[in-house]
Amino acid sequence: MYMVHLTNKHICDVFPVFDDTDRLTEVCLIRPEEFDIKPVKKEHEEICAYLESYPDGECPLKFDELVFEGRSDFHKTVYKNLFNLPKGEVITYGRLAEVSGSKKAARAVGTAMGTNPYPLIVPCHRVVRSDSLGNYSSGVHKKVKLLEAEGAHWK
DNA sequence: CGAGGGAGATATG
DNA sequence: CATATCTCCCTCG
Repeated sequence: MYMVHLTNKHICDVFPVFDDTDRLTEVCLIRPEEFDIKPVKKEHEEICAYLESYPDGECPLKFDELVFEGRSDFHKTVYKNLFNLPKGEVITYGRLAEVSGSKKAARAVGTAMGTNPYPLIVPCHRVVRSDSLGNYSSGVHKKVKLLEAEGAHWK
């Protein structure tokens, strides 16, 4: 396991983590302690370029290429539905719960967002409270920056 | 299997 | 704005 240090000038530094088979396993918006930083490998150039220029460009990865081992079915469903939400749009926790098959599970959706391994790619910053912005584990400030960069308006 | 905790929602003052 | 109450799913033991 190793990570790469990228700089996204619109938002913040980004640290994608890759495993020994070169799969992207995680995207961190706060520098993790546990991995060594290595230079970008050839096969990761595309995804790294995307993360650096976010929100410009289009995600080179499909949902099926992401790793969600050990997650519950509900969480995976939530991540998949959110993955398809276009840039610039927002959705409430409650609505995301509803389209994921459990109308009243807004708080559980919050838990899923908090443990989302792929911020930016699975756009948890586009999930807002019904009455306000809501929280963000890497810091609400980054949630605001992301939404502004995308041109989203949430209230 | 049960208890307790949320990145929530809603109603009320 | 604050507080109170309801709700569901997940985690941990």
